[in-house]
Amino acid sequence: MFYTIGEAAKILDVAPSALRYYDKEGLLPFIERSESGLRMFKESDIDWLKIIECLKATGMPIKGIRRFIECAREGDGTIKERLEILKTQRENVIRQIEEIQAHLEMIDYKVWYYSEALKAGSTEALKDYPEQNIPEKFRRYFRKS
Amino acid sequence: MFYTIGEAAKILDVAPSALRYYDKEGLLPFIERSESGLRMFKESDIDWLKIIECLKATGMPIKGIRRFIECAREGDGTIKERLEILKTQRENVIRQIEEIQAHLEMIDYKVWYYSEALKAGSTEALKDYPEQNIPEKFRRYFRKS
DNA sequence: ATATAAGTTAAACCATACTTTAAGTCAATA
DNA sequence: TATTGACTTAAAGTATGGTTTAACTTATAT
Repeated sequence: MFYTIGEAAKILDVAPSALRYYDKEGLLPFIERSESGLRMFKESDIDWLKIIECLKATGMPIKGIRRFIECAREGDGTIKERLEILKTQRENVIRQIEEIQAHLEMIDYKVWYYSEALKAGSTEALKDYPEQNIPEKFRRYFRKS
Repeated sequence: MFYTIGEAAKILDVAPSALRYYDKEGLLPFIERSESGLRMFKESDIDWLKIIECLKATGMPIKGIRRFIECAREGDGTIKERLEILKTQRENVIRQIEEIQAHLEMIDYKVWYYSEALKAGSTEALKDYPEQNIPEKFRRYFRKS
């Protein structure tokens, strides 16, 4: 029925200290305590923590996540705000994917570059490459001299 | 021919203090100085900084970037190591994209969830949804009660 | 009953990546 | 030539997201 903080931490693959930190920052207002003060994590608390993980991993700061949690506690009057928060985060994530894919292209170019350099035994050789020898998708990264 | 630190910072859209920090951390050993000690950024230095930006934005720590730069300075004997670094980073980036796409799916589910809740005027209504009313791709996130 | 493993808090500490400050030098323009 | 804006450094400060420590309590197994 309930998990201890150590069990919850293991399920979520985080340190117990991280869960205590989230609690202190107001991210876990829903966690019940035993009579002696121990945190008792329900299945639904684990679900909440997965959402927290998701928002955190996609770059939302702790304070932003707290606002979202607070809204959820306030009830149906905040549905619109919660939707707005998530839609905004969705846009952020889409932008992140675009950016990281652009960075991947540059890394792909560099992998190609050093693969060629390894074959040639030096990076000097690449400077004499005629434009035709450079895969088209990499030409935008290639600057002579 | 040369850019000042302020000009370079504007081109790269970073703060001059960030460039000074990178220099202090050993990321910019190639930057020349004027007789009076001012940094002079060449076009090729801007290219290096774009690579630094790329590695940094894809999660490589400053120390990792420094190692890569050091290798480049050491010359052709480090081509293999540089290639390894970039291949490893490429794998990291691919994993990052996969993870963020998984997170996007969860956010998409939440956007759907609160869109439905907004229509219904409450989140309670969703708890009575029959499985058929939940888009298939979201069912894995939907837990009753 | 008692040892030990795991829980509690507040407060201090850490890592990363910068930014800001202070005190001073340099460069460009009126 | 004087002033203003941009540069220099070292050192301190900031923000974020935790972890660690110390002192203590609780839970579990023998």
